[in-house]
Amino acid sequence: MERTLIKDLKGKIGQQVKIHGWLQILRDQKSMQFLVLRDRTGLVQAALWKKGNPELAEKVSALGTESALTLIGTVVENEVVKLGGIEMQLESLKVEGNAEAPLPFEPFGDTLPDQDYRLDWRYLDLRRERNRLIFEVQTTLEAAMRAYWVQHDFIEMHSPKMMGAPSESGAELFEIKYFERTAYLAQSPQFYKQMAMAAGYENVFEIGPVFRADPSFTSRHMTEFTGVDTEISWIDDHDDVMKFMEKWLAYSYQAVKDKHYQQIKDLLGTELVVPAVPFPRMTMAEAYQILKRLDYKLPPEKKGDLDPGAERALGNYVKEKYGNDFVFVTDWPATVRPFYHMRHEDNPALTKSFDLLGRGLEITTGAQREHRYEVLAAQAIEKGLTLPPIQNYLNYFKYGCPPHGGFGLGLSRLLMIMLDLPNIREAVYLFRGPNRLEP
RNA sequence: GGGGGCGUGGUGUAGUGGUCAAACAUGCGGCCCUGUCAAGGCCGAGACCGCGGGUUCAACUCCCGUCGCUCCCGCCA
Repeated sequence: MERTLIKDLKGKIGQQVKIHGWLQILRDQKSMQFLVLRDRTGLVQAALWKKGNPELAEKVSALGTESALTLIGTVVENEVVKLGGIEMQLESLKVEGNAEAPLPFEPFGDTLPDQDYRLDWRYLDLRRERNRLIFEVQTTLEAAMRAYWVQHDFIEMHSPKMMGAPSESGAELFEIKYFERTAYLAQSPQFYKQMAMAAGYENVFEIGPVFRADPSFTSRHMTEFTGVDTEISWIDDHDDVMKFMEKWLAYSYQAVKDKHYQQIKDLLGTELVVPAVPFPRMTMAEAYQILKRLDYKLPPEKKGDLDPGAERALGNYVKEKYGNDFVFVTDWPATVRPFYHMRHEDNPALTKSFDLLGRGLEITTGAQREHRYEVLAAQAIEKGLTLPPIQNYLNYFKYGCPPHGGFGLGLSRLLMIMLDLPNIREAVYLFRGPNRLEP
């Protein structure tokens, strides 16, 4: 017999069906038993008169909640049943996996175990409907991003995650044993996607793992996360990158809204709004003026940078003033940006760079890159780097590299702000942090 | 790396010097109930209050140390 999904049972009144799922509730009474089975599409009640099948009733009595079951029975209409007005008359049962769940499940959401405990039992916590939804949304989101890139003739890259030499700063790299040498886990595909520019691929993207050996203990950091990266050739300046990015994001939001709007509202309590394009933009100088007006006190040592409180304040300001969850902050001082960000011709103290804040959280850094070998090398030296470790990278720009720029976005951070999740651990399948490598 | 908070049955909490050989909810086990539906009723098992030391006549409760978790800052996506 073929499997029927619970959402399709309404169309099978009077028929015998087979369903698979997890036992959410068992109500074992004197003469009757009621099982509530959950599959990925919903809940249904199955009923059994014990007298009619004592052997089956005994099997049912032995079940623990969250057992994995296959049920066979006849679907009947029954107005009395609060769960959809239908139920299944249980005829046979196959126990695929008996369980005694160490976690309370929905609808006991108000006594949810704490986060760390749920991470230990992640594979059970993920059974909760709202958690499944998060990854359905992620799937739709990534598919939409890819669709947009593909429509615009981007090439998908998969760059190596093991590197022979530390790039950029190097401080946040994980070292790994690589035969007789030391290798490093990639903390960004930055150099490789720029290499694709030198290779003439013009427009590329990559969705892949990124590793950061930062001992950060916050609700928005991970030591391994999924980076969403794009690089675009023949741009005039960083605004071209921003123009691409906002359309690409709005398109992806729209795809999520089309498919999951109601469920996101019902299960997560979040009203998904597709951001209006273009996103508000402000230069760092303008951001500082706004912060001053808002009376936000930025610590003096930040010198041209923002701190998380300032980002939240700007996010709120833009939301109120423009009704947008997103804002580009542009033209960051060279002192707080990496050496490969291009500087403004008329003001070399400022870079042609941007951050994208979503609901006051930094989710993206982007820039036009410096593609002129001599200038790039000079900027590296100015930042205190020595050239030999980055010579391979620098060489990309010796043989005719087009002007280009791009951005890197944290997938889980985007999901976090899109769904208004309180912690990035909710937005990632398996969390990796300084103190967590399991499960 | 710096700072704050927390650590009590399986889970979530209450208790903040003696009345706590620890309470409540939920889960679990048993019994009762011919249709339940966040079922209900009765009974029961389950924590020496993270660990070590100290103060005190007396510590779950105060102090010190330690471990764990968590949040914020730094760093970033």
